Amino acid sequence: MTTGQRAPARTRLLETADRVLFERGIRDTPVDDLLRQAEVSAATLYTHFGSKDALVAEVLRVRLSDWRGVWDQHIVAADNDLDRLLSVFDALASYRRDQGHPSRWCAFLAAATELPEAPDEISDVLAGDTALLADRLLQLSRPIAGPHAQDLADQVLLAYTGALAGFLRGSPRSPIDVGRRLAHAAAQAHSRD
Amino acid sequence: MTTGQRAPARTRLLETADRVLFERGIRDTPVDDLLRQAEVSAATLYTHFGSKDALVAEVLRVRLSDWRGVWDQHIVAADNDLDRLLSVFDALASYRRDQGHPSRWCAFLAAATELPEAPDEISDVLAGDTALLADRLLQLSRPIAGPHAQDLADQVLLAYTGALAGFLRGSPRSPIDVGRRLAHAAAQAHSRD
DNA sequence: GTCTATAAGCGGATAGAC
DNA sequence: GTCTATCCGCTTATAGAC
Repeated sequence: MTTGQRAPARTRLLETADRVLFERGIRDTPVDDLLRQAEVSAATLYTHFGSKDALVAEVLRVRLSDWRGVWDQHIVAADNDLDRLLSVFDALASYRRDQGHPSRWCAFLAAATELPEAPDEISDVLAGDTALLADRLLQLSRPIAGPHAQDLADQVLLAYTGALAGFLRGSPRSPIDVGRRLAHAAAQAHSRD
Repeated sequence: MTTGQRAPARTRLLETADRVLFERGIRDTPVDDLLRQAEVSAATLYTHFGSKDALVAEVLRVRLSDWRGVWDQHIVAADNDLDRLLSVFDALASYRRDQGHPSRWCAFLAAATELPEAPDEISDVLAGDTALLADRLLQLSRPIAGPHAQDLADQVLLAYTGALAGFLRGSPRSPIDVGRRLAHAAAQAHSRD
């Protein structure tokens, strides 16, 4: 379905930014490099977004939206309570596989570390991701852990966050698998209550 | 035992850097701010260390050494196999309590994120931390999980890393407690084999 | 001899003007 | 779409104080 038509400048810029920013590092990627790779002029960037920070924020919002969609699908596809809870790990594996350019670890957490004094527009996305995770994991924990659902949800969130940070650390070898097993052990412990 | 004597410039610089770099962010802290806060001249920094990167590297090496010492003490103090394995969490809580200025999350992982193209001198410290964790956790897992020690060690490392990243995410509320319980559940699952 | 104060060079990055 | 003003951060040079 390649039409030969070139995507509009705004789209090219967003896609380039998403591909480069989280591989090379947000701060380490000069705007000029993005412009050159996207074949877009500086004026275009500042008309459409206003600043590098605003571009970063928009890229992050798109990521969050995509991620939510992928997770949605995996929740629907799961056919029992345990698999629904653990589907966050399958969704993560799927999300990383689908984008040809896996980021070094997590775009939201990386932004929080690299841009500690960034405008709220940016930190809000991490907050949104965290809220999404916390809310859903709590719901999905109820059928398994009942009154201890919050406890289980906290543990699964931590295992998920650990899997992401495991990529940054470079250990263990397959962070998503290990995180999933860890969350599984936590769920088992809670279903024996 | 305060003598009124001022610590030497090199020491003041190291202490200031350790306090500020991981609170405000490594890249977001200009050298000038460190100099002003440490009441040290620029010439002193560059004669003692040679560059900002080299100063960062030295601060990280000191941190790794301190952290190893704290963990040592907690391993010795533990009086059974399970507590020895989980002592990494108690050591982390203790380490963070002892430094008056808890960093936002983990200095080594933050450096890896903020300085992706940093000299080996810097990335080596994260590698050293990871090797320390992986080696020790494997040893401490053997008495509990026997042939599955590597599996358990991977999971505890991931829970530990997740606790650190949990501070960055701001959730769950008490990452170290949650991480410890998670590792506990993993150990229990392995001791039932 | 160690440290301070000051200033300036220099590359690089953002942002906006033309 | 190009080009450039402006700023900022790291580093070094100079000269002097304790």
